[in-house]
Amino acid sequence: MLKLTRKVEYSLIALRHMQGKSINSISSTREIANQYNIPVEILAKTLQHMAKVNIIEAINGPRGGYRIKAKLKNINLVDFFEKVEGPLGLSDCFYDTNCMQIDHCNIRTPIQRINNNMINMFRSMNVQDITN
Amino acid sequence: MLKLTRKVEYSLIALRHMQGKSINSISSTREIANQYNIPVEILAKTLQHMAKVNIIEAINGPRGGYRIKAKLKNINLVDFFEKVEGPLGLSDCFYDTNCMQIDHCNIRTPIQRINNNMINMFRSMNVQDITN
DNA sequence: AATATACCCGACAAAATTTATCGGATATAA
DNA sequence: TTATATCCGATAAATTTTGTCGGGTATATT
Repeated sequence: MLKLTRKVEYSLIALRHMQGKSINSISSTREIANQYNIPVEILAKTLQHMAKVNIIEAINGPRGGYRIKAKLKNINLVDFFEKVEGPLGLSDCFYDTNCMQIDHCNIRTPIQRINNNMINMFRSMNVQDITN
Repeated sequence: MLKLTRKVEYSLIALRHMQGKSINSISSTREIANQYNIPVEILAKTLQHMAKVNIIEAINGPRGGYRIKAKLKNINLVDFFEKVEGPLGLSDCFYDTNCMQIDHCNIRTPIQRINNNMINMFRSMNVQDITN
């Protein structure tokens, strides 16, 4: 409960790795996977996805890899989590409407308050806070 | 990612249900399950567990059921989540030490900061805030 | 005392989600 | 031309969450 997924963790690890190198320098999937003990194929997927949503950019061919593309300071953690993992919410009922309980539920509103607090907290941090 | 479990949701629903009735009045598993469309057996487990950790108390026999035992105002959400679901943390590495990455990980400290923010936020709310 | 109702609880099973693997494709530097 | 690297859909394994089953104990009521 209330855990980050590996996808998010791997994404942050990779970003922090790239952040630590000189600007424009390129990191390959294999290089990152080896250094942090991450299964290559999974990290590959993860990085491809981050490239697709324009957080990093891919350079093809030998000596290729990835480098940071976005301004990490401008991506708050809610944006980031949603780009990487999809919609965010303590319960599905905040973004998906078919819950059997919805008509009877007596805690939807109170949980929404907790949810708002959580969202606000994550919005107050940006990716660079993490990767720096 | 970052979801509450049904066990937590069912617990809160049940507490709010009991909270809405006159003090010392008793609610049976069946009564609550029917009213909120929750599978009886699951709710039974959930309530038994809450009884075990002294949040509610069980009354056996016919006309039995449960009633609130603890001062809900004195249970903050971190305590509550941990009583109901076990240890809380964005990553297992904050309470369980065998992570393959641990020696290589470059984001443990930054994630711990997020984790602390989350914990503080949950600690600032109590169960009664939810069930009232 | 018998009965019916309600809690107790471990073991198991199904479903959903997360994590990981595979196979074959495209792009490009050397 | 070749080797290295990204790209990507399909699928499989593992884990976690959710739900089921069967047999038990306690007690109010008759």
